[in-house]
Amino acid sequence: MALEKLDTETRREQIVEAALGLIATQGVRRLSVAALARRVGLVPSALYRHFSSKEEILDAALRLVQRRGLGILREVSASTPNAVERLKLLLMRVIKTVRELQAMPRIIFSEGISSDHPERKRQAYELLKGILAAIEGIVREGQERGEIRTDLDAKSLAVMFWGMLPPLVILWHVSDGRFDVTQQAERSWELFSDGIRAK
Amino acid sequence: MALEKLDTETRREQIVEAALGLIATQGVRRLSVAALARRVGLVPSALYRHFSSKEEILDAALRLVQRRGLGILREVSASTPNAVERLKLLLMRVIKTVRELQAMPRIIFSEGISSDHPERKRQAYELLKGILAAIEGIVREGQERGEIRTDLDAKSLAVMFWGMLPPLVILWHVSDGRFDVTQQAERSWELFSDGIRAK
Amino acid sequence: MALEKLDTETRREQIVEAALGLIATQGVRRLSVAALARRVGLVPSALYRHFSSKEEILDAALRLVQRRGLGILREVSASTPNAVERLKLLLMRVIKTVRELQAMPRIIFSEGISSDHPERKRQAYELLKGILAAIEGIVREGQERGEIRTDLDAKSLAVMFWGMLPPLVILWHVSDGRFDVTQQAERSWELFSDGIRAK
Amino acid sequence: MALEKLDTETRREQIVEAALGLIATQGVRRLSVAALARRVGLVPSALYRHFSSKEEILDAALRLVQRRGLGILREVSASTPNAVERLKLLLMRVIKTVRELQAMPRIIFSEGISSDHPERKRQAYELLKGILAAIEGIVREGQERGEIRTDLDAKSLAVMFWGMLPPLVILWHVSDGRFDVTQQAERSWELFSDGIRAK
DNA sequence: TATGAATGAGGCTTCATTCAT
DNA sequence: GATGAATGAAGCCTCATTCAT
Repeated sequence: MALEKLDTETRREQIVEAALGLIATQGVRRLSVAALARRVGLVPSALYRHFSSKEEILDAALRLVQRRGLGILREVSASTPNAVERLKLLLMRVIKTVRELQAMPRIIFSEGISSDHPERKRQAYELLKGILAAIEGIVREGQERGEIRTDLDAKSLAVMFWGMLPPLVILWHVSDGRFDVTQQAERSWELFSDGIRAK
Repeated sequence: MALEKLDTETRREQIVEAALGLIATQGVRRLSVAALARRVGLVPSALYRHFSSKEEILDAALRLVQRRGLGILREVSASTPNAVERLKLLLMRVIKTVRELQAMPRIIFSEGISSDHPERKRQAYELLKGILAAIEGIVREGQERGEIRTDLDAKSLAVMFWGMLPPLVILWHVSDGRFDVTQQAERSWELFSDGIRAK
Repeated sequence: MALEKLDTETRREQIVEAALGLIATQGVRRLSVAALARRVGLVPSALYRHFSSKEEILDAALRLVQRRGLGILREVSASTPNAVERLKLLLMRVIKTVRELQAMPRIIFSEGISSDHPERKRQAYELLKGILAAIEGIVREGQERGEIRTDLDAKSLAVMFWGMLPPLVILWHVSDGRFDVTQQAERSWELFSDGIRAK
Repeated sequence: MALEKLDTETRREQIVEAALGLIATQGVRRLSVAALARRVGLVPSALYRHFSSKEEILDAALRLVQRRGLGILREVSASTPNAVERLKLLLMRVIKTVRELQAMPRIIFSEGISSDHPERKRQAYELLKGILAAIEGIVREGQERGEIRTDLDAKSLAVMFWGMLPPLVILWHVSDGRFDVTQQAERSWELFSDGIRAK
């Protein structure tokens, strides 16, 4: 059919992208090699030229999510000196990416991924720890600069900040987009920032 | 083996119970008709006398989770007049049940559930709305009794309160229990209650 | 199609029998689950009710060959007191079973069997050793009864006797039956028996 | 990688050589076009410039084995005038080459060779007949020179002589080299030569 | 001459479900 | 009400082969 031959690097990207798309919209369970191939416009066996197994595709997908997440973090980190503002920026930026982020909880909660392969579960845990550490860094900086209360543990604050995200993603997911995530994010942020700002 | 012939009502309960158990411990993916039957001490085909499909079993399971969740809410509601204390109680009670509740995020994020059958997704959304409404009720009561700030929207506060749970469940799930959920819950609660308490 | 439902024991026998048939006529490589199923009149997946994998089927087939081989040995052992005659009987009896015996070298030389699974190779070796031991027993008896030269090692004689078989099987196999196995067997036997008979 | 472009004749030899090597060490089943290409330092599709199919490669390999076998025969024929000694030489020479010869039984018994293509089976039969004829020649010469009994059919003796080989190869193969082939060969030879030598 | 992407047939296996007993 | 055999769809993967470059 679409006999266009693309080089492996391009195909790998296409495939991983397609995988994330499928996971986000249909769930990991629907991520069959056949569906994936169809989406890329190839025949199933053709995927095996570019990845040695479905496993490997999932690995790559998880790594991509990881890279993108850390990319956002870095990008935001470089934006403004004010730590509190940076956190808000981060929150809003993430909200805007919910669609893609949906893949993450699905990968994490998906069985046949986390239960079958503790490897991947650990990988997800590492990713999460990395994210929390980055947030903690911002918080700590804010504390040093006198913008954030110092009587609160930076680590716990990081968890709390990150903790604003999952419920938003869930609500968005479960309501099929009917829930106004941005508004709720702003309200949550108000309460949170009020609570942590140094008086 | 278990030649005992039980009436359908009893069997249905057994089966749904077993389904929830399997989901909580192994994940939705592992919920095969075979595994389910084994757990109940029957043969796969026997389940079809009591349910017409696996789908129907999942439906029933979701409804049971629903009933139980609301049960907890009602129970807590009756415990103490102080709304803030009631919320804390609710939080801690839920934390203690994480193991059991794990079934919930798994069901919600599980594919073959949400995407295949919008029906079930809507059902999950209804459940969530019910929970949020109940929490909102407590919040509103607290506001009326002067225990909770009235300058904050009760609905948003409810979402925020509920929002403390998902991250805890995720951390617990992803860290394989290594993460100290209770401690983090207490810290989150401190910040949250500080923020909402009327001054 | 052939909706006849047979019990597992019957089916297992049918399947193993079919497997041996396929191996003998087409070779191990042609022993696909599909071909096997077709031959038994079932659908491929149906085989998995009776065996948990193709491996298991091959194991069972090998064991059957083993049982039959030892069966022949026992049967012959009980036939006549004269050891030399018993050997001749054994030889002729085996010749008559070449068709079935073809399965054996094929299983032994088949890769994907012997190389992939040293387990099965060892099993084949054990079988062979068992056969050689049984023949050795007959030889030794013949020596005690003064029918067979005692200046020759019983073990080596056993190997030599058994050694008459493989070439016959090969010739029969490779010539597609055009080679007169029985005649050659008789000539080989003449030379062999002449050589071992006590003078 | 191996960008070296060699002419077809050289490549054909390399490829056939590699095929025989793979068959001897891994078996016919492992003779995938991919493995073959890897061994030659090429890419699978490149093989198709030199052979039109895997079949053709196998054909060529079989022919090579044939040439080599007959080579050994010729070589031995030229060694000593005494026919009986020549046979012993032949036997021992072959034993020493078992490792290499393993390719032969594997090819002969391999499915996807004999059953798929009667062509190849016949080819193997021809090869065998050639070998038997050569041996028969030696035997006949020995009879003429008075070294070998003349009351035995030369053809049958040839088959018997050749018949010493398969069991040795089988035992060697199946025992993974643990069986002392040379010793058994010597014992078989003793019996055989004793039996045929003119008195 | 050699490469590397793509294909299509075929191979093993799992699983929800049906049906006769 | 329960069993156990059978089905069919679907899933992952391997491999010989073709074709454009």
